[in-house]
Formats: sequence, structure tokens, C-alpha cells
Amino acid sequence: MSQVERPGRHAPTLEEVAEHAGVSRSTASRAINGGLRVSPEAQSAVDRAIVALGYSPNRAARSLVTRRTDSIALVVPEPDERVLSDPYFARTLQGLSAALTDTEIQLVLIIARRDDGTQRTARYLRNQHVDGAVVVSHHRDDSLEEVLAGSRLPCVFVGRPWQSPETIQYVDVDNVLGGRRATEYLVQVGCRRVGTIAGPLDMAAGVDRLAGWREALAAAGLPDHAVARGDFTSSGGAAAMEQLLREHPDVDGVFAASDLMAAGALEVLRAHGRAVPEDVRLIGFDDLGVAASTAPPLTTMSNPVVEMSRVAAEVLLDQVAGRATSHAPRIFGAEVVVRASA
Amino acid sequence: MSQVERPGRHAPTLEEVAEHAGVSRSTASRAINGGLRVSPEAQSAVDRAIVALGYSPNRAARSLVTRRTDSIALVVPEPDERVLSDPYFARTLQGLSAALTDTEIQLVLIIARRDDGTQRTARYLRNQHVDGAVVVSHHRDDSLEEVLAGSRLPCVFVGRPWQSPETIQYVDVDNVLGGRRATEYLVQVGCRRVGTIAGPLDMAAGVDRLAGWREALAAAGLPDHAVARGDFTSSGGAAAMEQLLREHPDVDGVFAASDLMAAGALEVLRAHGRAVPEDVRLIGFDDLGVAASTAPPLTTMSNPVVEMSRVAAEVLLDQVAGRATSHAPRIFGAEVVVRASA
DNA sequence: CTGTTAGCGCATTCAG
DNA sequence: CTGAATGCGCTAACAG
Repeated sequence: MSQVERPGRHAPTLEEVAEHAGVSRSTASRAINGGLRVSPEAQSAVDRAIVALGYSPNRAARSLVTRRTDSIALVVPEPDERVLSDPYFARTLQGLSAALTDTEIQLVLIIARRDDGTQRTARYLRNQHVDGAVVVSHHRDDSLEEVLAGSRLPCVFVGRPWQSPETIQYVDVDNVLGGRRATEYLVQVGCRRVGTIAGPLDMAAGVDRLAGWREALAAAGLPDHAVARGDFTSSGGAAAMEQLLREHPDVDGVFAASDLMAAGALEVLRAHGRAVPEDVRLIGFDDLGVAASTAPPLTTMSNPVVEMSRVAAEVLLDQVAGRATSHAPRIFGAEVVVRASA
Repeated sequence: MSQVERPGRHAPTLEEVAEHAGVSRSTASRAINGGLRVSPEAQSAVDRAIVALGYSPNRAARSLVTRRTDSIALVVPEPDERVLSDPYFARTLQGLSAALTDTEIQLVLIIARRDDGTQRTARYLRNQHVDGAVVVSHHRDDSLEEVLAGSRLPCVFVGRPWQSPETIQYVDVDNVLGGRRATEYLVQVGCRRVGTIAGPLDMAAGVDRLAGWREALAAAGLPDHAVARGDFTSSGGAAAMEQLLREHPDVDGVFAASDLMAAGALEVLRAHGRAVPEDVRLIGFDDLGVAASTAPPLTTMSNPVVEMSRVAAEVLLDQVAGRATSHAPRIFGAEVVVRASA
């Protein structure tokens, strides 16, 4: 009855469970790990002992012998608040968490400072501390690819790896196509002088969405000179919009590579007396909540981050388990979500 | 020179480091853990071996003997996107991460589903899997307090624990005072029919901010009937504002217990043709980014979440290390941040 | 199906 | 200051 642990007592051990169940350590161990080759009686005795004692296996001891840690890392290169407060990050967490919820696998968060932290992160990842890693918000120079390629650690990138997309498995949204579709939409609704607020060009999503914008304009025979670079933040988007208005005052449509940047741009447009969508049409990217809550709501591109990172986790778990997995990247589509801004 | 590990090789062990350095395991171990009672020669030989081999200690093995895991948990009760996408959460992460950056301590994220997850979380926390826990977004019925009280696990709450504020250590912003100051500000700038959009009343922050609002109105001799309850989300704030306008159409000031709710309320006010701040003055709570980017920007209460959670981590590390720590809660002040909305 | 045996890699007595 | 011995709690052969 009393499965209340007396305070101060140590956590119950397998030994104690076995004793309580009247079996040997090994039988108890087997009963706990799948119950293969264990008699029903032994199994239930062990099960009862576990409940009675409030037992849960010591992960350290288990790791030591299995050489697995039952934990995976989410690696986020970038120190500052930017990434963490981006809705993208929250959704990634949500997806990973969803994939892990039915497992015993823990999620370790590694926020890698750019300067000093690289070495520590590298060692940590190289030396068996986690069974695998999901990398998000990867930048060209964060050296995560080298680190992970050098190790034998299973890993999956959320977002295309910069240098080795053929050897490192990843999930991503089709950013080029997304950028193209967004821009095509602007053209289709009548824009002829279409600018873009690009994302950071040391991130794949930044360059790809920009490339998509260029593709669409080339196909439409329109000029692609009105480019300003942002950093995926709202204030970065605002600054970029200022620049765009200064250098290309006649712009009548803008594709912002993220909703956060679009939101910043929206404010600047309003401040300059440009009505959206009447004077300037604006389309964002991501549709992770902010797009719906601006005024006017932003037309944007859907980005299935939760689903994507859920898949990333599953692919990673497959790798960890040694299950054969198609090495092809998992690419998700992005659709135009029409709202008032364009 | 070549500290490049041959692929496929196992991670180097202490044994190998010792051999490479020409000392015994124990000496190598001492050299690694502080270098007490180790000759300079031995120390530097070990240091060199570590670099040469790319050694880093196996945490599982170390844990097994030290009975510490060098990891702490951030426990987030609540399944859905709400919490994760709240700027509050991002800042908490930032603060914890900052406090941990100079240590070898890892952060394990535990997103506790409300339904089934409680048991698992309880076992996990009870059985030595982490050295301590920080709890954020605690609700009255999530049973985290019982679980943690029952275990001997060091823990710190970010936000006052519901039942046992005397026995569970915590950090918090002074929510009652914050709510009062916010409301006093509204009164001071001329509001006479002041409503509030309260937070969830199963969270301490929800009830406390509401209490502060009542205090201020009582002191000013104003009625405190215009209450609508939200859930700290934007849409919840919008719904609450609708209710407020319906039940108290003459309201001329609103204290929203969070900026997200204030942002939702702002849209509803605009939709109803109420100018902010001309017709209705609006003040929020948190100032974590969203307040500055609404139109008009929100007057709000500062909330030093990053600092607070940094302190939470430090307090926790003190507990873990067995360092004596004043048991008193660490309470932070909240100041009015004046912007255009009030 | 079960119990016995042997480490996993490390920190830590305890002798020297 | 150093090294040899011990055991943390667990899983994985192996022999019954």
C-alpha cells in the first residue's frame, strides 16, 4: 500500500525491486526492459514491486552499460534573445516535445554561445553525452556541421545545412518555392515594383527565400533591385523597410522573408503614410501567430514548423535506433495564406 | 598534434588519459577534478593528454559515483503552445541559460502534459535524474508542489508556489504591488471607471495582479466590478475585452494582467471604435517586447524575467551545492513604463 | 525461463 | 603527492 517514500531514503534500486519481488536482479531487469523471456508471475511480481517501491531506473547506471543516454539535444547556436523569442523556436520545441512524449527520451537544451561556447558544445556532442542532436537556427559560420560531421553523433537539422546537405540529414520547408509563390502572389494581384526584405544571408532560409523572390520576378519580367536585408527580427524588418522606402520609394509590393520582419515593416509603412495594402502590398512568411494579429493581418506563407520538427525528431530517433532511413531530406510545402495585407 | 579522433573510435576514457600521461587513473582523476594534491608535472601531463585525446569525462560514469547528474530541469506544466510561445518563457530560458553558461551543468526541458504526464514527471523528478528543478508557469492543480515536496529534490519556483510559499523557495515579481501601481497610474491620469482583464486565477500571478488592482481602486474609492478573466493569451485578452465592453460599456481605463492580453484587448477596442488612449486608457504587464510593438505602444509594467530566472538558477545551484541560502523569496519590483496607450 | 558473473567509466577511500 | 582497490546501479552474456 504505502508507496510513500520515507524522506531521506535513497532512490530504490533494481536490487531492492528484485528482492521485493522475490526474483534475481537479471529477471527484474528483463521484466523492466520489455519483459522478454520472463514468466507472467515474475513479470507481475516485478511490476508490483516497482509500484510499491516507486522505482525508476537509474539512468546513469543504465547509460554506462548500454552506452546510450536516452536523451537528445536541441542545439541552438546564438546567444541572445533573438532566436528564443522567435515563435519559430517555440514551435520547434513543441514539435520535438510531441515526438518525444511517448518515449523515455529527455530533451537537453544547448544554447551555444558563438564565441567561447563552440568548443564546449563540440566536446559535449562528440563524447556520447546525448544520443543525437537536432540543430535549429543554423548559421554559415557556427561550425556545427564540421563538429557534427566529425563526430559519429546522429543528427538532424531543421533547415538545410549550409555546406553538406547531401551528407547531413535535414527537414525543411521549400523556401525557394515559398519565396517564389509569395512573390508570384504579389505580382498576380497587381504589384509591379516588388521589393523584398531578405533574411540573414548566412542562413539557408535567408538566401533561399531571396532566391525564390528573384525567380518569380525574373519569370514575370520585373526588376529585382529592391532588396534590403533584415535579420528575422521585427526591428530588423523595420530598418530594412526604411531603407527600401529610401532607395525605392515607388515600391508597391514587399515580400518579407519572415512575419516578424513584415510586422516591423508594417509599422514603418504606416509611419510613412503608406496604406497597406492600398499603397503597398505586404506579404510575410511563417504564419506562426504574429501574422494573424497585426493590423491589418498579414498575408503570409504557411510554415509547418511543428510538423517539421516532429518529423525531425522521428528521423533522429530512427538514426539513433539504427533503423534504416531514407537519407533524402524531408521537404515541406508552403502555401499562401491570404489576409488583408496583400 | 593530431587530436583528430579516428571515426568509429570510442570516446577516450580516463584510463587512456592516464596512460598517455604516464600516471595512474586516480592521479588523472584528481588532476581533472580541481587538481588538489597533484604535482605540477603530473597536472600538466594530464592536461596535455586531455587535449591530445580530446577527452571529456563520461557523465554517466561520473554520475553513478558522485550521485549527481550535473543537470537541472526546467519544468513547464502545460501541454499546448501557449506557454512556449509566450515571451515570458523565452526570457526564462535566457536567464537560466545565462546562469548556467559558466558551469558544466546542462538544462533538461520537461514539458509536462497535464493528463498522463504528471506521474512520469513525478517519478523522473523524484529519482535522482536531475540535481534540481526550476518550475515555471505553475498552476494550482498541477500537483508539482506535492511532487517536489515529497522528493528531496532541490527546487526553485519562478512565480510564487500556490500552497507552500513558506517551504518552497521561489523568485517572483511583486505582482500585487505591480497591479496596484498600474491601476494607480490609470487613476492618476484621470480614469474613474477602471476595469481589469485578469490572468488565470489558478496562477499566483493572476490572483495577485487582480488583488493589486482591487487595492488601488479601494484606496481611490472607486468601484471594482469591471473584471473579466483572460488566460494570458492575446485571444483570451480579446475575448475578455469584448466581455468588459458588453458589461461595462462606460469603462475608461483597463489594466490587463499581461501585455499579450492587452494586445488582444487593443484590437477589440479599435474594432469597437474606442480610441486608445483617448477613449480608453490601457495598461499591460510584462514589457517583454510585445508592448513596444503594438500601435499605439502599450504603457505597461516592467517585469525583470531574465534577471529573475537567472537568480532562480543561482539559488538552485546553491541548494544543490548545499550552500546555505536565505530561505526568503527573492522579490523583484515592477515599474510603470509609460508609452502611448495610457 | 532463470540466476550467476562480469564489467561499463569514474571518484574515492586507504596505504604507501 | 601517488597508486591499488572498491563499488556506484545496471544490462548483457552465459550457463543452468
